[in-house]
Amino acid sequence: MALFLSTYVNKVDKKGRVSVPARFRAILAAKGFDSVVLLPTVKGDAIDACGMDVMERVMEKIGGFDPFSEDRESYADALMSDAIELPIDGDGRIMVPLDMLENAGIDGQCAFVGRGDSFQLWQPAAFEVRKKQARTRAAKKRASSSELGSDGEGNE
Amino acid sequence: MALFLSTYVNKVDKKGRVSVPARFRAILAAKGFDSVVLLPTVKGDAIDACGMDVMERVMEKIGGFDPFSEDRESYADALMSDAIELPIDGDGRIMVPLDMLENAGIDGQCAFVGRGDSFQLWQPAAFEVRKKQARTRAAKKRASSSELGSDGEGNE
DNA sequence: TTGACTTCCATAAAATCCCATGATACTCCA
DNA sequence: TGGAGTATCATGGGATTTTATGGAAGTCAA
Repeated sequence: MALFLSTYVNKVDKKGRVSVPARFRAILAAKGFDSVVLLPTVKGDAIDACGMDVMERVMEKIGGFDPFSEDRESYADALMSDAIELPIDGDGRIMVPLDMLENAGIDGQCAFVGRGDSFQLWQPAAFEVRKKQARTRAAKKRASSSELGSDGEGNE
Repeated sequence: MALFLSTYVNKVDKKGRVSVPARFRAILAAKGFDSVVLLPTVKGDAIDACGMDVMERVMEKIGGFDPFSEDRESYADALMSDAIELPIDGDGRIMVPLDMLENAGIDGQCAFVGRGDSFQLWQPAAFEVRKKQARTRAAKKRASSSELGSDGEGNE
């Protein structure tokens, strides 16, 4: 399965349109989608994005029991009610609702950040900050578990 | 499965294109890939390279998690957002982004260094230096461990 | 008819494809 | 065994296509 990798920064124009990176579009298209699902991150500092398949998977896993029960996972409800499905237009762009952009502090520039099976939209500077923190944490972990390639190469 | 072995030095042309050594290409092709995944090394002095299978393995490990949860492994996020998948063109070349090359100090010449199930891209001179250091360290280690016995790991 | 949204078109930059070349290795047959 | 012919490879340069992005025209509902 193709993965959403890398980070692309695209422009948000006056009308609120943003080009979805061609790579990401291709992955979505390969899954048969011509739309993106967006929803605010839990923390609210960015926007999660994925294809409809991910939403379906989440639904099955955490919320799919009895659709009318009172005990239904409220988390799932929150996800589903906050999420929006945006069509990708003929030029590969989406129109992100203004309030969603504002919540994430996105304005002018928008970073599309790959996360494997999904991706996120960030205000570029905010993402840099976040990345630095994540990297520090990751470096420690990677040093010990060494995911890439070789065994404990102790790759300084 | 075939391993990435040996070191090849190829030219980076004006357009930023580099030929992936034919041997390495053949290995990737045997795994069914027509692309390479690149990501900066932890230290940042080189570029790690592998097939998509390695990334998928990482993804599988965290695949069970809710994609929108905060507990998701942050190191995986760092990998996914920094990694890029480069298609190998009809002539066996890839186009490495300029900033990645600069980070690794690569310019003009690029060394492809086999590491078994992955490989790395280095600025040739920098790789020589590193190789020398690695050897020195290894020698020291051997010396000290023969003096002190097997537990005297020491530090390097 | 106004405003919001969608489709369509235009363009510049960038990525990709295509072909040519020189160099090296490899084959095969006299 | 030697040497001409043949593949493979790395590399250069152009031609073509894709992408991101801007703007205009068309659509629909209030």
